[in-house]
Amino acid sequence: MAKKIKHNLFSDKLPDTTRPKGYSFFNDVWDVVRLIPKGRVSTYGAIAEYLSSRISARMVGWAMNAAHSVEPPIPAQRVVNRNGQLTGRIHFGTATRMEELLNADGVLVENDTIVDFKTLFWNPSTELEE
DNA sequence: GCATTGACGAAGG
DNA sequence: CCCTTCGCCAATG
Repeated sequence: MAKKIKHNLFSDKLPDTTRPKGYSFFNDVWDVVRLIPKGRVSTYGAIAEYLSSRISARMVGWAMNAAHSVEPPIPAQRVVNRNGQLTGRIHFGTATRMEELLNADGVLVENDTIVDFKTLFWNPSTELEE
């Protein structure tokens, strides 16, 4: 797998174990996203808060941007902004792709917003509590 | 190396 | 309640 990482992160599709130490936050984010149960959704901010140290919500967004090229796939459709809006749908190839994936999860979307978002919200800080 | 740009979010006005 | 500002920090020009 893999070629050595030349730059900091963004080594493309490298599996977790091949990344250099100290630059693991993409993988940390991905790990958390993989833990989001089907039918539930989380937010950039909540994930950043859960991984608190040195990660901001923006960086979670960056991690999602890079998530499309990794295996196994990341259920990035389950990450929305704090209002339950599908702000990342632009990055899913087609305009409706993210919504379709959510529908497949059993999650309804209306006007680019998760229906019943408050109930479906999955917060790693409380759900993954030791 | 400085300036701008975000799949963000909180705070202030 | 809407709009702006600011913190966040890697990536890009």
